[in-house]
Amino acid sequence: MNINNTFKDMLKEKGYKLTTQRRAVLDVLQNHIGDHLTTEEIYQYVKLQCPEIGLATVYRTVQLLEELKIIDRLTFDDGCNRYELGTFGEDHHHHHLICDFCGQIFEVEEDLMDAIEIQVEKKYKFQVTNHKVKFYGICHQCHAKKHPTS
Amino acid sequence: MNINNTFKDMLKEKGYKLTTQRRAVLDVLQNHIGDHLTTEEIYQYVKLQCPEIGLATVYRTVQLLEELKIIDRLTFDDGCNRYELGTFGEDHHHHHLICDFCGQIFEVEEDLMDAIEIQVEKKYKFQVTNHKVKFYGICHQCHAKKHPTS
DNA sequence: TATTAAAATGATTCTTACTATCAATTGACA
DNA sequence: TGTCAATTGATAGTAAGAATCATTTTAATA
Ligand SMILES: [Mn+2]
Ligand SMILES: [Mn+2]
Ligand SMILES: [Zn+2]
Ligand SMILES: [Zn+2]
Repeated sequence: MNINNTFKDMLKEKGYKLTTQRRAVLDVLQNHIGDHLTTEEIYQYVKLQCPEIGLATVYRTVQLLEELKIIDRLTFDDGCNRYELGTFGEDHHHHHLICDFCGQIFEVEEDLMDAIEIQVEKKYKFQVTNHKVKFYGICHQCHAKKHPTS
Repeated sequence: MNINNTFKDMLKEKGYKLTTQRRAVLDVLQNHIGDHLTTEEIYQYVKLQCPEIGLATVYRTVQLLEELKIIDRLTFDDGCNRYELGTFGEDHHHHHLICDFCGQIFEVEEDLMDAIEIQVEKKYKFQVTNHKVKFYGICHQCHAKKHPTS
């Protein structure tokens, strides 16, 4: 399944149109896999290829891409939304580790939530379709700095 | 372990003072267990008992209580922070179910994250001290409305 | 290809959750 | 009770993001 081939179809299905601005924003996200970009950061990158684009359009496009489940919205409690390319069709989400000391963000490749979701669905009769999971703690580097000899 | 008895001690340990405003804000949170109050909502409630309090003080107090791990900060992506009384000492967190259709929030009493955290700690050498977990999906009521006969 | 209606854009203003500032007040300790 | 640092309330300021609207562009049709 390729995002680029179906992007126009996904838009058409909802009555939306494919514009150069929308392509340019999606391109930025595709060229920054592993990053967690703010809307302002996306705006700065997209202006390099599409200098006439307005910030409002980036805000609108990023909301559209989230609605289409092409990208995921994240928040690391710094007051602004961040975005990353979603897994697009796979029911596999990755999680984030947030170091309380250095603020670095690490990716957890594994999902590992299936068993929990089954328990939740059974007990609470709630059909889970998505989840957002953040782990807070101490990263390897920071732990080494605090305990140099261990 | 009682919050009220140790609140003053927890403050003193960090050089903070116990004020009537701080007590009043904590009282509001204690009297609204199960709710997820915004700072503005806390302000409205606390004014009933403490009419002279300023909004800025509520913002400051709520940050202080979070720093002391007495309350937890939540966000349901509506643009403002929400707070609830923490479990205070117990290593037991509850999660939240968010219905995509009616917007209702449900509480998951069980933590269920221990096994996952052990896997994460082992593979990523990241010492997990906290987590925030949200499940999105369809609640029981909304599912019944969409499938009346099943 | 030209026509056309609806959707999208960019510039701008507006909203609002939250922060910073500061003079006045209060709490903890001696 | 007196001292002084911490705290408060009023107010102004900040910034992410939403709303507005005249102009432009897209995609379907002829
Ligand atoms: Mn990520
Ligand atoms: Mn809760
Ligand atoms: Zn670290
Ligand atoms: Zn519902």
